[in-house]
Amino acid sequence: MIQFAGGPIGPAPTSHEIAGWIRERIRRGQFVPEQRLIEVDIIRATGGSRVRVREALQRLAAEGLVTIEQFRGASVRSASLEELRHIYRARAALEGITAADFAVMASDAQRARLQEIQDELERCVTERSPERFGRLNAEWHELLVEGSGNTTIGELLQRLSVPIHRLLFESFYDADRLRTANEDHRRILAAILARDANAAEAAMRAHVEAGFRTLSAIEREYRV
Amino acid sequence: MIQFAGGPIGPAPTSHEIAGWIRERIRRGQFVPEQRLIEVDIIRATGGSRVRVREALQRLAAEGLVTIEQFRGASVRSASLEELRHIYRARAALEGITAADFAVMASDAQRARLQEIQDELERCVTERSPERFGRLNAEWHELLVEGSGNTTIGELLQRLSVPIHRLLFESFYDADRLRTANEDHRRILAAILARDANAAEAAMRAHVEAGFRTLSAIEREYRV
DNA sequence: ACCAACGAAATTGTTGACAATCTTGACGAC
DNA sequence: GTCGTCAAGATTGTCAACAATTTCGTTGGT
Repeated sequence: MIQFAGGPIGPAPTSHEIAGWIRERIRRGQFVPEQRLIEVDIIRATGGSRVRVREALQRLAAEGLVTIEQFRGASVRSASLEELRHIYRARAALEGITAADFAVMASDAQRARLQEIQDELERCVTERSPERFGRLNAEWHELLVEGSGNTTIGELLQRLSVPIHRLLFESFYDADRLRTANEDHRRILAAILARDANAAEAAMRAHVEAGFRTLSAIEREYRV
Repeated sequence: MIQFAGGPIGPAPTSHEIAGWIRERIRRGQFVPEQRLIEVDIIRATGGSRVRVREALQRLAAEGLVTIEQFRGASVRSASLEELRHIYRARAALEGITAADFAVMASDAQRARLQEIQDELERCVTERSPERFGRLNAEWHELLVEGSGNTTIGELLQRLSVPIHRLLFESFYDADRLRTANEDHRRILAAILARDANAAEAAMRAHVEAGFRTLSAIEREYRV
């Protein structure tokens, strides 16, 4: 019954659900950086009580997604290019070690599934469907975390993904980026199937760092 | 004026301050895992209003430090050995990359300061002062983050450090552990001063992983 | 046309009272 | 003695009203 898809959520949502609703809107760019999050609006949109909404905003503040100022309430935090760099550096470290752990620990079913998604991703490149590529790409990375078995790293990566989600999606509209990303994926997958943890980690790091370079190009474009 | 040292904090503390107060007590083991955090007690101890205390608990729940159950309120979350392993894996990745970045980016003053702390750490080993070693060790790792210039990773590491802080401190009472930890530090420092990022990262990873092995030994002892 | 002072509206922060639920201890049946 | 039942107390959840502050439009002067 919980639907964070954008529409209102069921009656009497918990603060957790409201936080999810807001988080999803920030991800999608429906709430843009610096935008103020008015309590009453969120109450009307979600059907939650004021206390719940305030709790939800506190949670998001703890996640670093919004800032709360005295008597000015919550607003979506904007990430500087410098902060994007920091996020990507952290992601490179965490996704790298995740790939290494997957190569060693994942089950055969998970390896097979990774290959499956990879095949679909290849199709997306030739068929030019960036939205589908974006969804599958997210699934690919999530499967990697699942196979590595480390839920703590999973939470950290999820948190780090929110501020960059929209820009990432944006970047998939560039056909070149899609192709190079897919080449990276192939290299990572090959290392994983060969159970070569070191190679998998190195390839994943290179992949994340390449992602940052295209992203910073897009971001620069936006700012001007 | 803000004093998280354990005593009550100034009048009308913000939810942020209250969260810090609770976090510090969890770090020190004054609030043990599974212990319930009664709102009234925290109100009395901190002087904060009920709303603030509830907000603080929400923040800590978002950080994963406490769990909140309907009509049962907040209690300190206990970390399983499995979760400790996950935390240390994440720390290995993040501290590793931090050491590498420090080797490349840190200022000369920061390098010199790192050497200074290292010298003091050496003295602690011969003089058998584990408390002082614990404090200096924390400072050493914080300086590393500072020199790497990545505040995002700094926040993640700080968050990851809370559940293990007490056990870590415990481990420094073992003279052997102190000696091996210091040998690790020397190796890391040498790589950093030589500006060898790869060597620094590898040495740091080995250091963190060695830390987990001694920690898991202590933890096993406790459980039995 | 521009600007500052002012005030109403909007928004957030705070408080207290009350409702819902859990916890504890006493009591009695077996 | 052990177990279940019940009630009183403790604790958390919710709500509505009010206070404090910011925001924004208006007015008057130059």
